[in-house]
Amino acid sequence: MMSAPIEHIARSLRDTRHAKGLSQRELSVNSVVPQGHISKIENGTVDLRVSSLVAIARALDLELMLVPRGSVAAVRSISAGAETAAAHDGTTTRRVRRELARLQDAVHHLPASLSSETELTELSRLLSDLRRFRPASLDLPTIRRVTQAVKALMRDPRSRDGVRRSSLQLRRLRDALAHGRTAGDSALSVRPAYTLDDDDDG
Amino acid sequence: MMSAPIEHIARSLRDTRHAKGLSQRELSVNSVVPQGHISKIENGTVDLRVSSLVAIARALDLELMLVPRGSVAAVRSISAGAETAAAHDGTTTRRVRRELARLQDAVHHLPASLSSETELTELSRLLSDLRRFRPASLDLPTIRRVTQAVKALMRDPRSRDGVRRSSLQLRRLRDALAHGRTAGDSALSVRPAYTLDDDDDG
DNA sequence: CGCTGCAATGTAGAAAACTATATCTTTATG
DNA sequence: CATAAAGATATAGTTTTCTACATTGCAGCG
Repeated sequence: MMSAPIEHIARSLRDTRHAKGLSQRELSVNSVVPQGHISKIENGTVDLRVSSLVAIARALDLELMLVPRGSVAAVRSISAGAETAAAHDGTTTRRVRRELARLQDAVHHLPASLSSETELTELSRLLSDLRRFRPASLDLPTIRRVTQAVKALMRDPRSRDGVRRSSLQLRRLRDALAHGRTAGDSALSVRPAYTLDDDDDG
Repeated sequence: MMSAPIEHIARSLRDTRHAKGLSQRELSVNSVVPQGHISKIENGTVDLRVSSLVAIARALDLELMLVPRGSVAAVRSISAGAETAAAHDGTTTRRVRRELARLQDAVHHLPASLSSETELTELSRLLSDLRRFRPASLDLPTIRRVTQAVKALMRDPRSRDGVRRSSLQLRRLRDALAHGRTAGDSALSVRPAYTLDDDDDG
């Protein structure tokens, strides 16, 4: 079939997935819809069933609604506000968001015994702090290192050091940004010399 | 599957169909979805495809939208206002609305040569007038007679008399209601004094 | 260069929607 | 009582989704 409205829906799904920094595979596990199928859906090559649509939408914090034609303009303006700054999506922006989401996810899925560590709760706060900056101003590799460290921690509880070390880098990044040295989106990665007001480490 | 959200959608469809006074068969021709299937959909016994949903929604002047969870409350309140008084639906109310819709449809589908008749344009105005009263206060058979007359006119241009006669009855009904003599089951709700342009009858 | 993650695509098979058509029941109207 | 309209259901056949899996192309990074 491939009627226009379906393609519009498909685009909505892909856009908000990007905005949330999710890969098709991650969305796949959250929605219980296979990745291959998500791909076909987003490309508008299938006339999906409502249950599939609802499943994916729910995983994206979206709700499927039927609104009277006369109200769609109003609804659109409302939703536009809530959807925040998902619109302009440079590749790097998207990637940073993805990594942040993944990191948060990793932290969140740690066993209770580990996640109660003060370092990890602090890491959580660090993460929410970082979300307040423009993604493009964040250094992707730094974030990635933390993610790796956390995942390593999941496999081996002894590897707490790695988490501590990488988290420190992340905190320095935050502090730099918080002090106004945003350095735009590129200068910072080019110039790894952060002025750090180093407080005592653990 | 029959997940809860689908049943909710199904209910939405049935409700607005009733609000518009359409039968499943009528909706079927407007949406190009067979009646039997519409029945299943409304009863939530199928996991319909998006194209079907969109087709039916369009025929009901609805639009399918994905709205962020945080906004659904706001959206609901907006839509509620637009959907007007479709909520409480007594059987008779529904039936009257149906017949009014059908009559209006019949009038609207007359060939141009006929519909330009002054009587018919007047009938159109009469109809929009009648919509301002509570459906339950309208006399169904009276409306039906007009519908029959109009349909007869479509088949045989000579049967204008029938339309004139039945329309007269309808106008009397309107006048009675406008003057506060509520023929139906209850008084006009909170209806501001309704000024009717009392032209001479034929 | 090799490796990894993301996305697009293909295949085969099971399940289900969808269509056309035809009842069947209920309800209301003549 | 007969007729008609509305809606729920059924059958049979066609088409499609959907799943699981594999594969491929493509980008970025060590």
